Amino acid sequence: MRSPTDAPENESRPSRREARRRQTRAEIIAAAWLLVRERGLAGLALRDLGGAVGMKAQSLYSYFESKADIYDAMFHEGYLAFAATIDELMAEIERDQPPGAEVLRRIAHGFFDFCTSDPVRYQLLFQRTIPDFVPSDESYGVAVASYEQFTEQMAAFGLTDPEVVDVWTALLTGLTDQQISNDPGGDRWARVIDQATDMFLAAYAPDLLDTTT
Amino acid sequence: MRSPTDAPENESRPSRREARRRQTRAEIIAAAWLLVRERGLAGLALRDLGGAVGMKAQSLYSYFESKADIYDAMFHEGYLAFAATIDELMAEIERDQPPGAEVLRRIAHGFFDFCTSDPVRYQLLFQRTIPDFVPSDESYGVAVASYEQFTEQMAAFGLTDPEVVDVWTALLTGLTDQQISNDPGGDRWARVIDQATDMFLAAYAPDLLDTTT
DNA sequence: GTCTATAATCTGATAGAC
DNA sequence: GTCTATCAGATTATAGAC
Repeated sequence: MRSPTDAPENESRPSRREARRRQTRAEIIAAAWLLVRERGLAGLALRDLGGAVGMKAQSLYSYFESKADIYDAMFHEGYLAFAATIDELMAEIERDQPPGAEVLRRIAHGFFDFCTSDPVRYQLLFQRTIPDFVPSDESYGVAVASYEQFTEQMAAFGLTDPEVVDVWTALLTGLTDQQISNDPGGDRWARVIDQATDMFLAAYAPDLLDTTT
Repeated sequence: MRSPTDAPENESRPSRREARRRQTRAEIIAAAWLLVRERGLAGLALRDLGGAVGMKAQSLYSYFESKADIYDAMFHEGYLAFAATIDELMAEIERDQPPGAEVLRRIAHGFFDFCTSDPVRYQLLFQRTIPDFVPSDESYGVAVASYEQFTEQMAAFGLTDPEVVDVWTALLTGLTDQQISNDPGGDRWARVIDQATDMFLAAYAPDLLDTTT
């Protein structure tokens, strides 16, 4: 099964074959994102995807078990990107201790921009609209970890009540959703993020709100 | 073309043939809703739909020009139901003059319940997730009229600033969206509607908020 | 208005040669 | 790992008999 030049799987440095395989997988996923942005999430066809990376559709099965497996890889990658975005925003919080209203506003913009910059990704990650797709345990784990990171963010502002966190997530996804659905490419709800954040702060953390402005 | 028993088309009373045709169309649409709730919005197959009403798929073309035409009829019917819901809530406002916080809370619950009671309908009406479907001018008109009715509702509370209305719609759709996506069938975000409404009122119409509770 | 027949096309997936 | 060949099925839609 394993050629002499291959390193054992549990070693940190992957074999050259493994490395190339990974790269090809990444290429395929990248091409899938492009296609999906053009023809919609459900419109992904393996024929087109194969063509986009210069191989026949059947050859994709050397890299992925099924079409659902491809969606899962996209889901996984999407949540890694989401986690990275949260990390960046987390760094902003730590830079500004104790965190004030301006940081929460930037967090709101960060989430909003992440979502609206790629509506199809938003659809895959946050909505349950693609039929019969259930993320694998591993991918789901990344998703759960992201959410926990998110609640940690809120805790940094002293907001630990789960119901308050739910109001905050509802507010953020609502702004995002309206932007994507009713003003795609525009900024109608982007313009309203700051005052929505202040509305939230006024109700749940009024002491963080600078009353001078 | 027209049998002697048929009334002219422009008369208010439709001919018996027209009446039956309409009824069959309504039956087809009703069956389509059932199917779509089971297999997803994009999973609607004309074969199944024909079977569900006891005819071959091809015969559906006597009632609808295309599959998109069927989606359009569903979209139309969905917005009529939405308009009816708004009307009911509007009646509540008029019953309680001047309208107070409790009425706005009931409006929020009304919208929330309308959406979450039928997630597929919500997807068709309020999200742009079904590929290549563009509502006809007539159906779109019903949708626009509903939105105008909605803004009138807000005006009854003295809330006329378009940006404030946008914050309100974001809040409502956010609660709805989170409920559908992250706790389908549950009540996690339903439980938080009242405090979210009060948060909104405190920021934009504090005088409506009863401070006793 | 409903049917049969069929067109024309797309789909994901497998077997096996090389 | 990539290919050819092919399966087995789905899809919407049209033509024409009755």
